[in-house]
Amino acid sequence: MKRQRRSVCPIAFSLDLFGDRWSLLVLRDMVFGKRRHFHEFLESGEGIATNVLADRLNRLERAGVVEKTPDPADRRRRIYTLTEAGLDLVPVLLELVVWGARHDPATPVTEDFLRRVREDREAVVRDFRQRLSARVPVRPSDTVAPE
Amino acid sequence: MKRQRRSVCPIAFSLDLFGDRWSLLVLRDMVFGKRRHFHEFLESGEGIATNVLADRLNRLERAGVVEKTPDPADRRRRIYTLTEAGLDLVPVLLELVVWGARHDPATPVTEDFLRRVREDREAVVRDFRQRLSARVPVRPSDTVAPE
DNA sequence: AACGTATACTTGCGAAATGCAACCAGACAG
DNA sequence: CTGTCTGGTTGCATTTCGCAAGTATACGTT
Repeated sequence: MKRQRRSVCPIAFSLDLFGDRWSLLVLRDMVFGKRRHFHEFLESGEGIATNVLADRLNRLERAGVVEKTPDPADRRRRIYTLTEAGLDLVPVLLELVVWGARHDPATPVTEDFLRRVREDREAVVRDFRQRLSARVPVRPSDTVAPE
Repeated sequence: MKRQRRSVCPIAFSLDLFGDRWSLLVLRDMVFGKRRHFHEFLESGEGIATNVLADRLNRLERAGVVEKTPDPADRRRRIYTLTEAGLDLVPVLLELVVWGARHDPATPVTEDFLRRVREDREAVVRDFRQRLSARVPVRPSDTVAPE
């Protein structure tokens, strides 16, 4: 993936980094799925390839959106976490959820969640940020992603 | 661009449609640049290729995000406008602007605009929607008795 | 009516990105 | 020491992209 700046537009700047079919799904897994390990990202239902995943994680790390640290509990593993810049993507992801849910007739997103976002957007964003910076342990039941 | 549904996730649903480097730039041109013709999209600084542009416009039209109507003033032209589903993307685009502006040290986005978005987000969204739907698209009923 | 130009595409082709399977090295577990 | 887990890399076929050229229809000018 060759990606250099195409223009000074802030949207183009954003898309130059994560404007593809996979980057935001990996970030979604970190935000909503609370995944942190390579193999956990692979397990998301969409089936990303290992080489593409490795590439995206490196790219996001170089861009300062994701941080890679060794796992003290198992030296084979690395822990991928969001930086502050990564946490700033929560609103982007939320709007993608809102649009997708509204226009997908078969969405599993609950009306309740959408109402919360509509009525108290700031609180929802704050909530996700806090839960992530507090390093809440992985709870599979919280996942929005498939399987 | 082969794109079928990868999962039930609303984010994946969104990205299956416009998760690439060009779709959102075209939509940006419609929302912020008020462009409506094929050649206008080509003139945007990023330099999209004609075949890719044609493909994206068709894809967005089939998805019901964009509408293609003949231009009564020049029959070579078509006018591309946003549908309601397209207007629903304004919040997504705004968040991309916010993220891009915050993390691009050389952004041209004014602090004033960012403050408006922060402080009265709903109003900004409403504003763009209105300005766009005010540009009344061609409606057959309107052309019955031309001036 | 004839001619040049504008517009919205399509086509063809080399280059890049993706998807898939296989392979590999370092750690861990028994 | 052996087998397995983890996080990758490598190689290759397929798909998509980027670029240049070509085409069909419509317009504007003379």
